[in-house]
Amino acid sequence: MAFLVQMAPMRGERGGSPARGARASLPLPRRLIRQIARHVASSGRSLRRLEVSGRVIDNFDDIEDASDDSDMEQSQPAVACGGNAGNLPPADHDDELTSLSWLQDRNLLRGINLTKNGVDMEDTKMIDNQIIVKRETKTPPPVARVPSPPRTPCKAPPSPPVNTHTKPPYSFSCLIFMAIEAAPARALPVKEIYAWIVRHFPYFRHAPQGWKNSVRHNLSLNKCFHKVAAAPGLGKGSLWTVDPQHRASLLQKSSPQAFGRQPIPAAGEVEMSSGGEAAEPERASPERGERPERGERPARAALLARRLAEPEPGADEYLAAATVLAMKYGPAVLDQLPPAAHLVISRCARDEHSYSGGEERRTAEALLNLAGVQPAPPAPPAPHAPPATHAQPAHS
DNA sequence: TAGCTCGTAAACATGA
DNA sequence: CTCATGTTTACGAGCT
Ligand SMILES: [Mg+2]
Repeated sequence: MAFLVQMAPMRGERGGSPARGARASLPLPRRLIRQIARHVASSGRSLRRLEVSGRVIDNFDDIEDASDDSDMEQSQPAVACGGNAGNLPPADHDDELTSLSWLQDRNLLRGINLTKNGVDMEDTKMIDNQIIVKRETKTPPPVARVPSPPRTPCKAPPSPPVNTHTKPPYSFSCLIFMAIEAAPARALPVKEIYAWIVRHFPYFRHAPQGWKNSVRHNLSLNKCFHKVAAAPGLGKGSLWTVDPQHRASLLQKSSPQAFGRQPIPAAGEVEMSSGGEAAEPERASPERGERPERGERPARAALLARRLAEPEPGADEYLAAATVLAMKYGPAVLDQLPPAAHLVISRCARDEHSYSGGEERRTAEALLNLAGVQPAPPAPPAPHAPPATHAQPAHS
């Protein structure tokens, strides 16, 4: 079934210039994103595809290289979704049989990467099991994206329809982190970290050699990453994990505190169901009952908050799409979405995978990580009661 | 200016 | 020997 949620025509939001600076910035309240993620996770459905204006943004079903060699990416006029022929790959194929462990992740964000095809059919094409985010063809600001050869970090998570193959706005630390966190075992050999990165950020497929060196360099140098048991079967490599002690800081790095404001005043507390909190050390968490001023909460945030608060039929899906977008382009996009945006989501009703409990939670965390938000919210849904999360020093 | 984070390059060391 | 995996140093660019 497909739900259709139509955004209120609210216009003129725009709200300042969100992220424009360096790496991923987080213009949306983390709390909000967190809730979104949790919400999505609680509904634990498998997303298949995300489209914006008919343009495939994500294929969670792994499409791998849908042929891209002569990629003429340097022609991306910033946003203007060209009228390129939609070449969505069969997508029915099965991934490389290399049996990467993370393949088991089918349930969560498959491929956080966008395929470069400028399809632009004006209507909501809803294929089975997919998420479609339809949006008005917004007027692409003349962001003149210089085709400059030197790869620049793809500043500020741009609005949805952006070309792939640009250097992601995430640091290697983040990329590695995401890769590891997205893995079922929360551990990966360096090779698979490479694979994850390439898959999710095609830019690296043809990126000048050296990035792998950077990855390894980062792994060993960064205290956040630890080497553990050696991976059997695979050469001599070891499995890399994220040090739970540094997890928070790592996450923080990918998401500047920015707002500290409350999620959203509207619709009273958002009491998401699932309360599976993770006992994250959560030390010295300055944020708590605090509420710094800074009321420049984006309009979109309010809307999302409402959706969270008023769970309606398509809420979950809507949020799922929003989260995916946030993950991919940075929370800023949520505020950049054009006024009258439709989010049509159709999901796969056959989610009876019935994984053991952890599954959904993993999904939630993966979402959070990818969105650059710290999981294990210290503040439970409780209306006013303080977190009181009896932290478990020694994680699980 | 000083300090810190990042990205790169590169020299080495090991083990397959 | 070659390749993959790790460790380390060194440097320059940016940002605070
Ligand atoms: Mg390390």
